[in-house]
Amino acid sequence: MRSSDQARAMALPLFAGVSPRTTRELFVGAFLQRFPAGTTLLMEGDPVDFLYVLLDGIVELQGAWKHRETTLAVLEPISTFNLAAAVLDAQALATARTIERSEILMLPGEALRRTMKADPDLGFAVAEELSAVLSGAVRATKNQKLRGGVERLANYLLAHCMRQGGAERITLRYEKRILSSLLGMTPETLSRAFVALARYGVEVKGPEISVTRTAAFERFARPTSLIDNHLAEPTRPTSKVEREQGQPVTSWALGAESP
Amino acid sequence: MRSSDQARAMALPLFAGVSPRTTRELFVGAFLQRFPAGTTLLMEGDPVDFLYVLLDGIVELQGAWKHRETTLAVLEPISTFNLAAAVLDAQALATARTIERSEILMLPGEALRRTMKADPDLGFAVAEELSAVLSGAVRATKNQKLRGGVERLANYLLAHCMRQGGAERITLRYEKRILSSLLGMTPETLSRAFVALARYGVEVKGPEISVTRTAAFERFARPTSLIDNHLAEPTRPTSKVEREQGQPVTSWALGAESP
DNA sequence: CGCCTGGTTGAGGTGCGTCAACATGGGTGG
DNA sequence: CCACCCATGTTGACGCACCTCAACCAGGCG
Repeated sequence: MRSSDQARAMALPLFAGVSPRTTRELFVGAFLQRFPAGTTLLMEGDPVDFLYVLLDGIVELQGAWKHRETTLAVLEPISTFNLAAAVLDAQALATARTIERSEILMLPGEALRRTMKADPDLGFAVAEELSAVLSGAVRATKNQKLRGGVERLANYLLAHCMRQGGAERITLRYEKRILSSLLGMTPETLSRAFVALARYGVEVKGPEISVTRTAAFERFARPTSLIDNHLAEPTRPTSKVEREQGQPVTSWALGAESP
Repeated sequence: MRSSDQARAMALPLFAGVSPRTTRELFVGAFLQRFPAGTTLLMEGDPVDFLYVLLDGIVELQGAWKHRETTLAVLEPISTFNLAAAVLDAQALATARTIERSEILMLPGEALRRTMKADPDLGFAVAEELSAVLSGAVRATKNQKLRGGVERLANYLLAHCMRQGGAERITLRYEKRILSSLLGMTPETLSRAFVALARYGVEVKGPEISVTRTAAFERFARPTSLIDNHLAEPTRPTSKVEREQGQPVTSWALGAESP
């Protein structure tokens, strides 16, 4: 892998607090690759022993059972995936597929585990990342079990308004059929959920959605920091010099409001 | 905390590969406590900075939103919980409540984080534990989104047959109303799900359930290692001396077939 | 232009929740 | 010891949310 790529990778939140020495060690055997849209990177159940880092593009994580399939997350840069499997050297939890042309860094699991055991800072960083992803997964389960379809859509829209800087206008970066699967419904039901939100001022024109955040809409959606990540307060700054960079671990690799 | 308790705690899978020195350090400020049934240990959103270890009894993890509430997991010994929050020093993900009289070890989060940064073995062990819990959470999401209510119940029964040594007779250790919430349905629907499984030879008498694992039943439930933990192959033994004890990290703190 | 994919709209069915009535059993107090 | 009570579990009737199937529409591309 080229040194310019390596420098870029070392800037990842995951490796922010890790020494250059460890990072170099970690990148032995790593490689950066570009994939076209629609490429299946790994299938659930595969024993792929790599940690993946999405640097550019969009990746969908999905699971399947008995001819049914569902989207577990839609990842945008910068996100990691397959981290848990890499730590345990176990089978992949989900199928990963590029939605558009993507640039992906692949780190050998063996190197990751070996390096974690040598450098406690890396072990801690991985634990932080895993905790964040786990938090997202638990939020996703709550989202799915506690809210109805229209409520899930409403909170998805609010989350993405926040992500795009509190804007009232957002643009879907992927197809609605994928969004419907992420939200746990069929495309038809998603379509009807949008019309149900029209009375709150949600207007849809193709992938362009305008959301006027009325009081009634907020009251209906009722986002909460216990489910919706965008409301979670940053981990309170301990007086310790724990997170030197102050830079949060991003990549909420799983979760309803994933990207 | 008494030294006998400490010895017991040091035998936990989480601390199996960790040096006695580190373990002692970790247990400074730790304490062991008994709680009666029905005690709320922590509420979701609370900034409780402790790692909990359930040594005896049963604990329910639940989440709530807008007057609705759902059971996220039912923990049996030995399980950890609130680990992600302790690592991140963040708010708790779920409310924890004892279902029966329980014995619980509480470790200060500050000590955990400090010790993780000193001993890479502990950091790695925590990462393994988090990976296992994350795996459970992803399985739970798949279970919820891909299967119908009766299918979830069927696979729950199969999982617990395995847990109780492949028996054809299992005993529910907690109320059916909690089980129904864990499976994402109402008590009424659970009741009807049981009668729906009668045609496959499932008989229910109070908390006693007999499951004759007919081919038709297996074909209906169709358990898979990608969702149901009891089928997951143990992580293949790497030639490295990675998991010295060969002892698996247990405590699948979250997940559909949790205990 | 015609095809194909993705999205929308409509009609009808089903799974599951809601509400209500009833049964059962453990616990308490007379 | 029995009467009573309350919580849990079951059963039935009904309604709503969501899925299924089908027709239709719009845009992209050969």
